[in-house]
Amino acid sequence: MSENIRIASWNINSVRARIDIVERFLREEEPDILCLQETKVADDIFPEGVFRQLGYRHIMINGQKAYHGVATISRIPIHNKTVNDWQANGEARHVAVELENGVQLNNVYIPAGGDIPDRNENPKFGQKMDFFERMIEWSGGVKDKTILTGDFNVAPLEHDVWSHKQLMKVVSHTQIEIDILARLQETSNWVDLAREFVGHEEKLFTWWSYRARDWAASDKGRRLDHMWVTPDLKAAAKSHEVHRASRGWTKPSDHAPIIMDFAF
DNA sequence: ATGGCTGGTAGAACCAGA
Repeated sequence: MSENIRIASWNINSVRARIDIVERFLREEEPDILCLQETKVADDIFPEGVFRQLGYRHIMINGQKAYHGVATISRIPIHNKTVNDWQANGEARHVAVELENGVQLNNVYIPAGGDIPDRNENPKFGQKMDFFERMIEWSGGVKDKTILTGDFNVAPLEHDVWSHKQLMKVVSHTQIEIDILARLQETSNWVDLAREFVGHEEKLFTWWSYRARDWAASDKGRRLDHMWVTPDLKAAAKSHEVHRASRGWTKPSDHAPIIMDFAF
């Protein structure tokens, strides 16, 4: 007997400003678990009531005032919340929970890294690299039954960006970031689930800038949001979707949710 | 046309996102 579990991940760019479309997404797509990034709210004023009313009574948050912040919201039981400070500066960028089937679910918001892809000129880029180094150390100890999802802020493949040529020197698609993400992926043979369902030659994006006059028409996106699993879970992933429609809703996030259906 | 916008916080000719 298998257990069907739908897990979604969404950089929401303020959970309070976006509460109406979060609610719409939960009603329409009915994920069992929603991993949010950039909640931008301190834990004591997180809008838990909205989620509880919708049946999502299991809420594990790691937030802070104004910036960053992650939350894992579930309508099935989750346990054993843990938090890693891969930024080593107290910023709220990770929360992990355990499902009742033993699967470990890691929700992460990797730093954007600023504009210049050079740690000497831009300390934020160095912080992003250091964040990856600490994740690689952690990943080396990951055995199996583990999911790693969230906003990775790296679009590694040529067709993860609208123009590989024009973005090669733009933070999120530089070779140094692609290389360090590959090192992370190799440490536990992580499987990039979206690309198990969508061929590498097909464009696939999860983020579109707010500044485009018509984001859908210009379609200058990047695939910054990911869901990776340890190899033992690869066969449990049954279908995948980038929920592009919600990028077009009123007052959208600049990221679209990613949705994965598992049969464990 | 990769910044043209957006949110949070302060009360900005701000900061940050990516």
